[in-house]
Amino acid sequence: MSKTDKRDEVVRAALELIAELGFHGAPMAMIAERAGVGAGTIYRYFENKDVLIAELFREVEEKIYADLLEGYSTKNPIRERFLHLGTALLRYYIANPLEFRYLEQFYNSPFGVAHRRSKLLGSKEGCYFFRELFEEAVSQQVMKDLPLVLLFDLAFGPLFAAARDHILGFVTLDDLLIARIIEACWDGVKR
Amino acid sequence: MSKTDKRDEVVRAALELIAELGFHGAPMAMIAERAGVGAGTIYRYFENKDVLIAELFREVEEKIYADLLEGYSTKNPIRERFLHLGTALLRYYIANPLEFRYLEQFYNSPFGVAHRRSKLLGSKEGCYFFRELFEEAVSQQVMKDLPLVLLFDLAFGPLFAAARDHILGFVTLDDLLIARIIEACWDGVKR
DNA sequence: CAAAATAGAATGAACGTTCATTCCGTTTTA
DNA sequence: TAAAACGGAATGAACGTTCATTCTATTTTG
Repeated sequence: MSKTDKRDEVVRAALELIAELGFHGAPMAMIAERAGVGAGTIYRYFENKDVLIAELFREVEEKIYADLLEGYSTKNPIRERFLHLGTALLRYYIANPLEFRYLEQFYNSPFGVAHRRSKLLGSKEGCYFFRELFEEAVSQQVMKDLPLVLLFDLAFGPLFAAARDHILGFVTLDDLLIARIIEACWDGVKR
Repeated sequence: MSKTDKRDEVVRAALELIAELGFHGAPMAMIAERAGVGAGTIYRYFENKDVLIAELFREVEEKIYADLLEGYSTKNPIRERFLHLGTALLRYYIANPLEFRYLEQFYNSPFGVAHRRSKLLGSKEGCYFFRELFEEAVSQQVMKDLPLVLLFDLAFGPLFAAARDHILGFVTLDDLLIARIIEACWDGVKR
């Protein structure tokens, strides 16, 4: 097994176990076992558990952004762009439930709060295209004139909730329902 | 200090600490100290930590339902009832940030998932008035014809997200913004 | 003064992390 | 080229800490 293989195995195992059991339900020993690796080996690749958690988040976020931007063009009308991003995001979560559950764990932890804070208050690129789209929409009076944060809440709050309900089996989302949910999110933010 | 006083102190301390630090960040010894009580004393009132957590949830939920139903009448028009419940709920969260943060901790844990499952699949009264309102709204074609779960997501997803952002200091919600958020939630679910 | 309640020390399980040791592919030596 | 030496990757037992829970001596109550 090559060097990066082991690292990847650790990341995969951590994603699976933390998504299922939470940060505190997934001890390093368990992650090591699932990865087919000695407990100490993890520390060759990650300084400690916090670093592993943060790095895993970074990788997931990156994957998602790449997926969202496929076929996305700032030349399209605002509503169309919104529907594209929303649909792609919801579809991604449904197709990758482990990653969704991991993100939920992350956001609902001190890591996640700190991450959002640094994202709002300062630099951090990443989801620049969301900000870009929403700011343009507000300035063109296509979206409600509300603080950006609240527009995000209106747009993504339902999306997250619906993804969770699908993944937990409380509802089954097909293409039609997905489209209708994203339309409804649009109804919430549009002027 | 009377018997029930101690119990109440334990509940209060647990609410504060778990809201701030999470279930795992609030050890029983810390809760005992904050309550001004011996560690062992907690076990006179609660069989174990899980029971304390569940009981605390029950009490918070009960308080909220009581608050929401104040001035609520099923005789009012559907939209008005929706705005009443939504506004009252968001106001409650803002006025009681510790309880809100506690609920977040609870919902994002195995407890919360199990709780929702048993609520959807079976008996459990409690928020019957939400279900009642939404079912009536759908049957009268005032709300979108979507599964009840998704309507809840559309209505409360943004509400939760906005409450969180306010409490974390990412935005400051005044009466006007609260009204506009609830209106926007209505835009999301209305036909 | 008997019984219930309380406090906090004691307990044992579980955790993240460390580290002395082993393993193994590569390089050096003769 | 065969054998020896080397170095870094990998290991997992062991450590110190933290936690929920239990135990027990003491205090409070009626």
